[in-house]
Formats: sequence, structure tokens, C-alpha cells
Amino acid sequence: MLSKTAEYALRATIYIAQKATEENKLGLEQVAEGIDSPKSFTAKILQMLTQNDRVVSSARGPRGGFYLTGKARKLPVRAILEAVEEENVITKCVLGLKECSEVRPCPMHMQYKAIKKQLRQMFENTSIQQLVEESNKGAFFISNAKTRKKKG
Amino acid sequence: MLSKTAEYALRATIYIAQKATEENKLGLEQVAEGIDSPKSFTAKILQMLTQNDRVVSSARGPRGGFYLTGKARKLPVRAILEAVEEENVITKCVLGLKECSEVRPCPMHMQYKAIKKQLRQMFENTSIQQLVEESNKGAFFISNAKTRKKKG
DNA sequence: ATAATTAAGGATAAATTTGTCCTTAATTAT
DNA sequence: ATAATTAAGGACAAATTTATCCTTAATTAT
Repeated sequence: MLSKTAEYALRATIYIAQKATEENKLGLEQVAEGIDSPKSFTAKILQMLTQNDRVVSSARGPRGGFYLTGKARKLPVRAILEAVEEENVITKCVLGLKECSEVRPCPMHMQYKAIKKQLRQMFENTSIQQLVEESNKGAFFISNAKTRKKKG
Repeated sequence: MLSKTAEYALRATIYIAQKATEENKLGLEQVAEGIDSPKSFTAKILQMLTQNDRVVSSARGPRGGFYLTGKARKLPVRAILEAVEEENVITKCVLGLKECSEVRPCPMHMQYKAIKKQLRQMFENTSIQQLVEESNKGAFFISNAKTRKKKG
């Protein structure tokens, strides 16, 4: 469904929104550990997310790290997908046809149309903040279950 | 959403079901042209689809090629995904968590659940035959629009 | 039997995605 | 000012997906 890049982007953003404030930023290491993702790769993805102050904000130096502004928290989840150039899930033809529309539908078009609409709604009508609230409310998880490593 | 492999698999199977019979098989070349896919790669995918007489049937030699049996036509579209090992779209967590369920949901689980269900239903409750009928009924397309090439 | 045709299958290559490492730049605290 | 800390960014590496090519095996028609 989504690429690793998009998955990490979503997890990282939600995690940062959940744990960090501008006064108390989250470092790369904490993020990567928190969402169980490869550190350097996550750094790249966070770069995409911070580009043009899009979704995630960042600061270098001691006490630096990542956080989300109040404004960013109000963004739809779709903004995360846009930042990593993965909006196509919402628009693409299931069969991968370049052109697939009402006037030139693929054989699955009519059925898939409804699903695509719901996907779009999910990503557009849900804000990052809502996911954070959802997470705080109950027992939600953003990382893989810990499989305790033995000490060296 | 789906890999190229899965997209070609779906297109190829529908196309073969539409155009071929056991008496009048479709050759690899015709299939690849018909669905606008790379020939050799399509051959590999057709191999997966014919393995264990799963979805597509084939015969070598002159007048050989690919076709679908009546039984195969009744298979759910999901069978195609299974043949190319891509059923995970129906089951995987949107955020890519290894474990994501009612008892350990990711922050998007509740919302995505409904969509996943519909995806599953689409792939399970639609037979290959139905897609063929759909295709025959109206103006449906399985290939990309022809962009006429200039003669050499 | 022989030649022609077509899929099967193996080896390999190209492209893309995923991931790492190292240097630089910015910021903070001393 | 200096040292320490942290993200930014570039170059590179590994893994996976997508794609090609060539040989072999099976089948058909002559």
C-alpha cells in the first residue's frame, strides 16, 4: 500500500507531534528508536518533512531536534504524504493505467472508485492532531512490539 | 498501492480471460501488447500465474499460448494477488507495524479497518469472469491509450 | 524425423528503494 | 572563542523490484 518511506514519515510525524514541543524537542535518535526505524534513513525522511517548513520543524545544536508547531498539527495527514511525494495512492488506478477515469475506466474502476474516495477522505479529513489525540486516549501504538535483546 | 508485478498480473489475466479460449490461445507477445507491458517481464509473471495450474493455463508449441479454464474464470480476483504474493495489501497495517490489531492498534487502525475490509471484499467477491463481463459490457479499457508511434 | 513455434526457466542487468556513513553547518553552553 | 551537540546534506552501498536475454523443453505441423 504505502512505501517504507511513507510509513516512516507517518509514524515519525505522529510520534514527534505526540512527544515533542518547541521547548522540548525530540532528537533523531529518539525518533528512530521510538518508531523502530533505521536512524539514517529516518533522517532523510525527516529532511523531506522539514523542507520548506512543511510539516515538521527542526533546530540544530544542543537542545535541537524535531517538533511540530500548532499550525502543523492542524494539517491533514495527507500533508505528510505530499511531503514524501506519495499522494498517488489516493489518485492512481488500481491496475496501473496511466489514464483511468469515468470516461475511460479500467474494469475495476467503478468498484475501486469508492475505496479511493474513502482513502482520500481518511487522509484529508484527519488532522495530525486528531491522530495524536487518538493515540493519547487509549492504548495505541506507533512502534513495533519490543523483542528484548540479550545483553552483549 | 499495488506493485507493477501485481498490476501486470491483473491486467494480463483479465485480458487473457477476455480474448482467449482453450481452442484459441493468446501468445505472450499478444498479451504484452494488449496490456502494454514489457514482454519478458510479463512472461515471468505469467509463469507465476500458471504455476500449479493456479489461475492461468498454458501450452507450448505452435498454437500454444495462454488461456483460462471455465473453473479459473470463477476464481476471485484475489487468487491473482495470491499467485504473485501480493495479498498483503488486504491485511497489512497502513503504518507498516508488524503487529496491528484490535488489541494493539496503530493510531490509524480504526479508520483504515473499514477501508481494508472493502478492499478485501472487492478482491474476494469479484470473480475474474465478472471483470470480463464488465469489460465486454461497455467501454472499458485494460491497456494504456495508444500514442501512435511514427514509422521508422 | 525434422523444422518451426511457443512457453519455461536460468542468468544477468538496470532501475528504484531502502539504508549507511561521513563531513559540514548551525546552535548552545561554557 | 571553544567545545560540544545536533540537524543538513552529499556520496555511497545494499537490497529489492523491474526488466532483458538466451537456452531448453514441449508441442505441432510437415
